[in-house]
Amino acid sequence: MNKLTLNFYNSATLQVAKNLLGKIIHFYGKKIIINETEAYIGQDDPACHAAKGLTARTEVMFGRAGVSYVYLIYGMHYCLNFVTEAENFPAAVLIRGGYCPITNQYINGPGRLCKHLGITKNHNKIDIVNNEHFFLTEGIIVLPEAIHQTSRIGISQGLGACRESI
DNA sequence: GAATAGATCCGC
DNA sequence: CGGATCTATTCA
Repeated sequence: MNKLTLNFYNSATLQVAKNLLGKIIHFYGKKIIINETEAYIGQDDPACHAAKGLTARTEVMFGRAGVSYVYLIYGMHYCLNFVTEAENFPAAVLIRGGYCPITNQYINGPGRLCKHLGITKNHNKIDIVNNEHFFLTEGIIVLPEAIHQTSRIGISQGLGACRESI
């Protein structure tokens, strides 16, 4: 199984969000097949954390693609994102749900997904292109007609059609 | 330094 | 539908 390379992430965010469906996240021996993602694109996207500009929190998104962006939300849950596109263009894809082939269970929601894998803010800013414990590989083939595109969930502004799911 | 909103989940 | 519970950002 070959890791996905920088080329995969360094591309249009909406396309990456779509391409991530069916891919496998490897995290210290655990695996998740992605079946739901959301794109957060640039400073013109009001729902994107980086819309307010460069801060200590959002600087990851301004960096190179293929890096993890993990943050704590509502004081309880971690959310896993992968940074996309070129440097100085803040964009990322939120992993909202997946399927765990080890425990045979579906995982809905970014908070539960991180809890399942054991992801915390310690795993923020990890280069997943060159890491041996945390990376992605090709997974199942997803037919384009199997992909649903809807508006994003849990946000109050920027309700674009940026959510991809199988 | 205080207030507040937030890419959520769970239990009632 | 409200509570849990922390962080980044904004305002005084």
